[in-house]
Amino acid sequence: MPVSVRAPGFDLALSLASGQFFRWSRQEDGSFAVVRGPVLFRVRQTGDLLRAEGVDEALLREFFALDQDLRPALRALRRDERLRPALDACRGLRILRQDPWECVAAFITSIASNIPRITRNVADIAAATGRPLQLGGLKAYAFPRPGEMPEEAALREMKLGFRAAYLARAARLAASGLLEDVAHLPYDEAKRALMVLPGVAEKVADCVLLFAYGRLNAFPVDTWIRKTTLRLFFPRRRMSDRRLRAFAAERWGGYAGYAQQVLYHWSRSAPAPASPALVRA
DNA sequence: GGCCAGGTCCAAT
DNA sequence: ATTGGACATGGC
Repeated sequence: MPVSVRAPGFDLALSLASGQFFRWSRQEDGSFAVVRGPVLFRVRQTGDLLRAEGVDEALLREFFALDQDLRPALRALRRDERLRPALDACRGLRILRQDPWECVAAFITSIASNIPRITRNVADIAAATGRPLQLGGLKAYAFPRPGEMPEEAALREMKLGFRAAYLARAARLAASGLLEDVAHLPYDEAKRALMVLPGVAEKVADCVLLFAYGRLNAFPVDTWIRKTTLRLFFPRRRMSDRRLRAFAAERWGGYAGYAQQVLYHWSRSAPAPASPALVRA
């Protein structure tokens, strides 16, 4: 049965395409096919209305975090003039709430990779091991649970490269309920708990806390954020990732993660600043 | 063809 | 605590 949910100020396409989530595809009719855990659904946005089939209203609200009021975050972040261009470029962006294990797996896969390749790797793993899902004419595969993951050798055949060993070992550890505990822990402890997993250090742990557990304070520092944040706030200076995270926490507090995501998307979509060579010419 | 990609791990300062 | 190199693969 189709469900309709009001989602004022939400941009579905932007939120899906902003690099936080890899299990979606745009259909010819303009709707989006989404796989979230064991659920394949179709969703489209018309104005403030979200219409979906294959999913109940509760999961739709949960996944798109529709019950989370972002206005306090946006109000606070907009006071930062240097963040405004990025915020303006990302109106309607929401941080999704992914399945924790899939998010861990996707961001282990993301190490020194890129979005098209991550998307392909994750789809390959699902197609090789996951249960088939169907919705009308739509077909997809669920991503395997930790206990169902392929062995390292199989992951290597899927071109996961050196990430294969991390992922296979992380799956074994995650099979024992570690990820359920994380939900109840305060940020620092939750992060330490995640970092027990091979392939999960500061950056991946922050991605998981932000994109799966809704911790809007988590500030993942990747190469793009490093470059963009330094350019905006500390031109001609170098800084460790640790200090960068401390800076973000102090400047943006509990909303640093939202700032991170708009900076990430904005820096990748905006034209790069002219290089010195071009300026000279 | 070398450099870099939503890094992590390990060893050596 | 910080730093350098190895680690697979692919795109430009």
